[in-house]
Amino acid sequence: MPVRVRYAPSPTGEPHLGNIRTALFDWLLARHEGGQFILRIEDTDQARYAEESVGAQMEALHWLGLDWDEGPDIGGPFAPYVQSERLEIYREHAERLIDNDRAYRCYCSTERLDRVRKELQARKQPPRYDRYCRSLTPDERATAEATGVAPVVRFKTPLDGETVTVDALRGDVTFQNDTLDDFVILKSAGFPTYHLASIVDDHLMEITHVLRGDEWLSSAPRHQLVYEAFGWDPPVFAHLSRILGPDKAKLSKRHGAHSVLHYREQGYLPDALINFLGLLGWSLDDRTEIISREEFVSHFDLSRALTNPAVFNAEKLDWMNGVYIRAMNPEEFAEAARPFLERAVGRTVDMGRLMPIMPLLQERVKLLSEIGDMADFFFVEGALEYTVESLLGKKFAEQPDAAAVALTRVAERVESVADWKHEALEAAIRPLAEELEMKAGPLFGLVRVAVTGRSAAPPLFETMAVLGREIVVERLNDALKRLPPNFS
RNA sequence: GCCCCCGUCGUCUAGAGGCCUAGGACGCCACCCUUUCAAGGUGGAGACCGCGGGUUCGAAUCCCGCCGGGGGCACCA
Repeated sequence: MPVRVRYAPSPTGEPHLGNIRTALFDWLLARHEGGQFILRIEDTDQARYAEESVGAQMEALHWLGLDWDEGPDIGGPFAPYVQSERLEIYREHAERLIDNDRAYRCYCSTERLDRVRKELQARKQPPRYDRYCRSLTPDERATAEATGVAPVVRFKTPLDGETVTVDALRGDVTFQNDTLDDFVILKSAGFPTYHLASIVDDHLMEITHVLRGDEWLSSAPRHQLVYEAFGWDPPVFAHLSRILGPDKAKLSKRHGAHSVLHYREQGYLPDALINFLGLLGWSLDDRTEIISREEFVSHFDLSRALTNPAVFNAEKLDWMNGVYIRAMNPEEFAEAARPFLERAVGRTVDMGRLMPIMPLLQERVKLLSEIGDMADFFFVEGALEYTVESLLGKKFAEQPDAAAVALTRVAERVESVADWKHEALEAAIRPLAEELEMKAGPLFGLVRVAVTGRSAAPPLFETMAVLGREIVVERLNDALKRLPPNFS
């Protein structure tokens, strides 16, 4: 039997790291086993449905290269893959459970339900349904029907005994049935709850492995019971650990629970994010940190997944992204970087202008979004923005005259360099330091600010070589003009 | 209140009785390289394996108890 794994997001919000990590594990398992990866939309909550969410989910998967074999957009042998289009199926199955005396209609109002729960809580009892409608007499049922209230369908949970669920990572987990209540499987509006829809779909779609967050572990016995009631074999369940924020609380917007599309905007590379997420709660061995998608696929093994929660380590993700950036070839990097640079300088930049500066930036950025700040001076027209203080730095702070002399002499040499290459520029300027009786560092620092507007930048002469003689001279002269007037 | 899960450096993790004086990675600190910033190299600090009992010649690894953290107890998934 082929392995079939599904990623079944509910379109209520953004595809954040936790969801996508589950999707990644789903995908890895399917690809490793040579099975199918299925995308299914669980939109059975009419109240929380968010229109743009389905598209965001698919875009996130696309961006990360997690391709699916069956899904709402491409169809498949078990279509439809959107639960709101399968209501009749759930209704029939709920009906079947009622006929088999494994479920019943419940007419209780939400007010009564709330009251019951509150009373139980006041008595320090677990808040749950009191099974009032489970034992309605035919007369009482007829009366309830006559009122016209739309009933829900509840599952008849065994009153005693225990239910053993099997978790692929934890082994048997046993629950006492008397801690479970009669949960709703079909809402009054005709929509199923997760407890019915996911079970019915997973069975009908021949899903073999269900990976989900461990917040589902406490619901596992319910699902086990539903499978048993239908006479079906349950799939393999694996409850994955949570991804936590730095404060060990649930990952929130404050520390990275953004949509993964947000990571794209920040300039993270899909391969880097895959690498990072794949190593959150899973490991290959005691030393592998950088691992390709292909290696993941060939080595992925569910049994090496961890059950303990993992804190999201943003610094490590950034480091890893830098590793991937440096591993790109120059063309790839330029293509990836261009949109970020264009956004920063506010106009289009052609590859011809871009390619020469790419090597200077590639080993200096961790995120593509840093490129704007780091390289905009290559494209800015007119005067740069910087202060005289930063231009003079520590070395020239007390002697602007010396800075003026240095800048003038550098400009002269720059004008006369025959072969406009960084080697020639260095050969022309480095000796100047000795002539001016100073070290090369401070001199270069002065020129660096004059030419780039900042004290930290790519190597000076390579930068000048790319900038071109005209701009370099212009910027040196501009720097000269900013120096305080010479009173001597 | 009840039920379930989890517990190795700050963080991600390796570890399935002796290979562990607990290994790797991020981050941090030095030093090297160096025109700045990065990158790279070398070294370092950092975990009494949550705590307490057992079992065993021997336990991070097995058992029990406790503590701490998290999750669930909806006509949400």
